[in-house]
Amino acid sequence: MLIFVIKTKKKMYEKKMPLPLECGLAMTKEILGGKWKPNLLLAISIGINRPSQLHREIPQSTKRVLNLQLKELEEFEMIEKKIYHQLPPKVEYRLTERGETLMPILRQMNEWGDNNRSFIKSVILKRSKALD
Amino acid sequence: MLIFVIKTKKKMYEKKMPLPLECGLAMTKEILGGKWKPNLLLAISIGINRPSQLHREIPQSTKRVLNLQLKELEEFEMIEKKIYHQLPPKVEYRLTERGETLMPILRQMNEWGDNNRSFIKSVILKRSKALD
DNA sequence: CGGCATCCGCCAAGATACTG
DNA sequence: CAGTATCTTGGCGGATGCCG
Repeated sequence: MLIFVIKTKKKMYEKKMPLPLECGLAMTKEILGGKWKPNLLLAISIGINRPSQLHREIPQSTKRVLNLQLKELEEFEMIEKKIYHQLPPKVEYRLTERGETLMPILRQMNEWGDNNRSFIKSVILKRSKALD
Repeated sequence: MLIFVIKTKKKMYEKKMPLPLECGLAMTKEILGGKWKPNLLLAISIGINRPSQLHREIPQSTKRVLNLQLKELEEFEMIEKKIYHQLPPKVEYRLTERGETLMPILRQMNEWGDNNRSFIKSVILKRSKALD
């Protein structure tokens, strides 16, 4: 069995599963799964580390969603949140050491996407035309 | 602006967007976004290449969903489908060259997940307890 | 500025059953 | 064994507004 699905709701012993070979994938997807998490991590890594800045970089999303995803990244200790208690309030995020270990993956994903951008775009285009 | 969102529906010229720096990420997520796509690619790469085999490896999913995702991977030319016209029918998938270029990323994700498995599990556990 | 509460719509994915 | 047709669902993410 290849997969270990992270579902705390399901009892893992209902079906006896052979130890999952590729469990790691599921773990990583748990961290990077959110719609904006990779982007958030990348942005923070290059110093865009305040909520308003991040929202400006990702205006397609909303404060709410970004907050949710930042909170999860924080729970998993990929980022740290520093709160300055002042008026107006000020918050800064930064990558933890653990978060840093994700950067090679993100950079590689980014690079791969760049290298294949034109091809992928063409497929998407072809696809959307097929809808007519 | 960090993000290029792949939305063929929205007119990209409504808001004039500065050219996206990290566009690559969106591309890669377009390919690996499906729930089982990374697993499918990994499985195929190690020779688990027939639909029934794949379904056996990922019993949490269904034939239907696996088929959908395989079809998309095929559209993006990450995998090739070989159909043997016989009875009973037989189908085999294999990675294309382009698909091979994804493997380093998948392996890295897998490795990262393995290295962080215990920590991530503990966070998930803590979280689910917090629901009581 | 940063955060939270509410409401809502969509769509990917699950369940099931059927054909060749 | 492989693939398709329906129907259903849950939850993620989007929209909006208020508060300190």
